[in-house]
Amino acid sequence: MGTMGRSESGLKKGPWTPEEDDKLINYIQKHGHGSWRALPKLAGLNRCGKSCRLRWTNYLRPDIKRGKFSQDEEQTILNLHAILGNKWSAIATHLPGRTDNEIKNFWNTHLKKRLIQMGFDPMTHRPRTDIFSSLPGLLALKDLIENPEQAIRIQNEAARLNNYLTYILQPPPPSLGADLPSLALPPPPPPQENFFQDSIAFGHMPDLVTAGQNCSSDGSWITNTGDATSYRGAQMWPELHLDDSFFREIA
DNA sequence: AAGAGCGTCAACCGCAGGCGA
DNA sequence: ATCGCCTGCGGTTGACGCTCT
Repeated sequence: MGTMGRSESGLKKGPWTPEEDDKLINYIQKHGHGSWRALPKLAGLNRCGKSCRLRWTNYLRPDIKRGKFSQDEEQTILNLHAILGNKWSAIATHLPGRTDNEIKNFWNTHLKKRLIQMGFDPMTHRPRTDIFSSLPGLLALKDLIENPEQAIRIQNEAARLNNYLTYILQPPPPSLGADLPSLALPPPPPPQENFFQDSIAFGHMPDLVTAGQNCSSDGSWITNTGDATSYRGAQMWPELHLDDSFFREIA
């Protein structure tokens, strides 16, 4: 940095000194922050307003909770990230005392890596389907290329399966039974045990919370925020209110 | 002992959106 | 309608400290 911590305008950049922190804290305690642009001059700081705002909101604010993230907090971040993606400020509103910057850093340096190590895609929160995990499929494809008869047989199976899926995914007709398509396939299998878990946002998610700590017996998680971020698997749906602020947020 | 490599996190940058003139 | 100002957000950078070789 050729400007030695000073911007073109001569304003200081880089780490804050304790003296600067004191000036900022004292000024805001007495006057509030008001206009961030005007603040540095009024507080006697040679910084831009943006730098002051950032220092205050991410570090000096009295309600900031510092220190390690608890397992509850980790789980909450993970679950909210599965719904909200990289909406750090939205996630931060559900973690009192934590800043978006802190959460973002924690995600990038800890949780993301952990998900990758566990074989999950950190963006989709689903098991990775990259080149390595799809290797068996690619090998099967190679087999098919080398065995055209097998390929035709599987193509036919795929076509029948496609018809079948199209049928079962249709909304149910007024009267069932009489007009079933003549498919040589068994009736649709009953939903599996985890059917509803898989159809909700985090049913597939790895649980980072130690067993028994915040998990209910069915393996679903419960946060202690008491709002819509809590859930108990499929049981949550009857209680879903679309006007809930959380769901408005993610809509 | 030293320096290369890596992890962490505070701080910066650029952009987008809200709002008032 | 549009322009400028202000704030907030998400991505990225860079300094620092720790670990490894």
